[in-house]
Amino acid sequence: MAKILPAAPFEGANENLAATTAPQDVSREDAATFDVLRKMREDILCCVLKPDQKLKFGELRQRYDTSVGTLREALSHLVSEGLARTEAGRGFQVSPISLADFLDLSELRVYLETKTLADAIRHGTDAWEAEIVSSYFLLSKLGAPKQDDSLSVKQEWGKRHKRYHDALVATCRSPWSLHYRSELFDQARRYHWLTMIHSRLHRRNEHLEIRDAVLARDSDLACSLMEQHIRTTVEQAVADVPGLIRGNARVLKPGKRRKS
Amino acid sequence: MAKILPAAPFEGANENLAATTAPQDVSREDAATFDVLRKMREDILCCVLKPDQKLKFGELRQRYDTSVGTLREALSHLVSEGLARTEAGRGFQVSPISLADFLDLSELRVYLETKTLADAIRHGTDAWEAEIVSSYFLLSKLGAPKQDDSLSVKQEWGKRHKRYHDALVATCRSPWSLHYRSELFDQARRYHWLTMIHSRLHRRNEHLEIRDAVLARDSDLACSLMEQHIRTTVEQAVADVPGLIRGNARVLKPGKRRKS
DNA sequence: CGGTTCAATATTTTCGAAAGTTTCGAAAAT
DNA sequence: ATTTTCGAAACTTTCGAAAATATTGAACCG
Repeated sequence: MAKILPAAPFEGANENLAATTAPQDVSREDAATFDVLRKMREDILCCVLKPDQKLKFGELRQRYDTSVGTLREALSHLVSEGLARTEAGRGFQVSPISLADFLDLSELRVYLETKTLADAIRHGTDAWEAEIVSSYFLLSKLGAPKQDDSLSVKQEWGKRHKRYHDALVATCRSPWSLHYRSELFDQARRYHWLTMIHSRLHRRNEHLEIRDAVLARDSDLACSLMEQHIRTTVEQAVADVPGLIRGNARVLKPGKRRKS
Repeated sequence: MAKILPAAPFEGANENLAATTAPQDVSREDAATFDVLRKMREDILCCVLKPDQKLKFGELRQRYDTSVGTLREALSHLVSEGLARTEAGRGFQVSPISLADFLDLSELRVYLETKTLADAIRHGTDAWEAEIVSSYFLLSKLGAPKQDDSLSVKQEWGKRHKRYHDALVATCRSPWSLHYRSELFDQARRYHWLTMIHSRLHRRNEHLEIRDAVLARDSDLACSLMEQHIRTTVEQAVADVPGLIRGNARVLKPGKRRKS
């Protein structure tokens, strides 16, 4: 295969970072429309809206207290992100999950997380280190989520977990890599949620190990740990979540399946 | 850096490909809404709607003959794809372009194009080869676009160019890689458009070389050529498009700049 | 003359209702 | 017993108008 990723790929690659074109991530502190979008995204990531679930405007309108047009805009956004799908004239539904999908997206995550992490370490600042320390503290304070924790505790853990991982790569200079990394991280959250529900496995404190490697600016070790972190999560999910192996995660969706 | 991309990353990675979650690309053969989306995307890629241009509903409504709600849905989609931006209560605009952005996205393209191409070659079929031959034929028949070709000729070349590159990677088994590859390819099209306008440089027939390497199933050579193909285009754009070097492509946007 | 206020204008955002499809089930036909 | 047809109900899609917000420009002070 062609040699890729030389250390200094293009001359002048890091000049002129002001005007970046990469998509807006969490989006602006915008109007009501984006409240709805954020809430829906969160609900999908936490499987409150379950995989394959039909998203009817009637119900959504009640749940998010908004109009059809606004919902449609949010749903359109979610489709681009891969969290929802839509077809012809038959509305929207939450994207399905499957083992194949989890494996595929995890594979790409290994690349993007290590690439962005290495670059972030290369360009790390004091403020970056401070945010890592701070966000790790908040994450560790909560401890690993357990099966019988309340929904809101799990959601809070999800938030802190994301904040910590975002902090690690915050000084990466590649907006596009960061953007896709973030999207895939969110995708993976849906599967992590399953693991949180089912798992009783005890894992080493990987977040701590990564934090220390990163603060020591040991890029190789940090990336290696990050890779393990992702792969271990996959293996754990495969081992622990019975429905995933059959590929359709029936566990989450006892309701009727679409006739094919 | 951590070792990535082993040949067979996860056991069972290629089973169960039926239910994939990756976002819908060109989307369904849907209703009017997606006509508008497709048209707008094409107009942005071909710089008919110029970088930084304000997208006012009044004008768009006339141009695409549709309602505000429909436009809003399409625009929302474009924002996720990174082709448009939006802020608070002040509407939408076409995403800016810059040298830094082009370098960044090209870097990621090198990885994704080579990764998907290698996998596509690994899983190539007769139908795949046939489509490569066919789409290459259509591309070569048109010849390289010249500065004084009409808009529609250039657009047709853009379509065939994309079809050819899509054909190369069509049998890649990673939906997520394919999806992001496609998005980045589109992003690059905006810059290619500039090159098409300004360039008089003569290039080797890289598409032919790639085609033959791919059909010979020579993965290393094909990926290497693909990498050169991308890098050469970048260098050509940097050399030929005067506005890009200053980073804001003023060439394309003589209009007033936003006060900062 | 430079800066601020305020009203007029332009533009975006949100909504509910009309129009168009699909889905479902009962009745008729094979 | 199975398939087909038909019509009603449920749902999605599209639209234009009302409400909210931003921008412009002219008049007014320091």
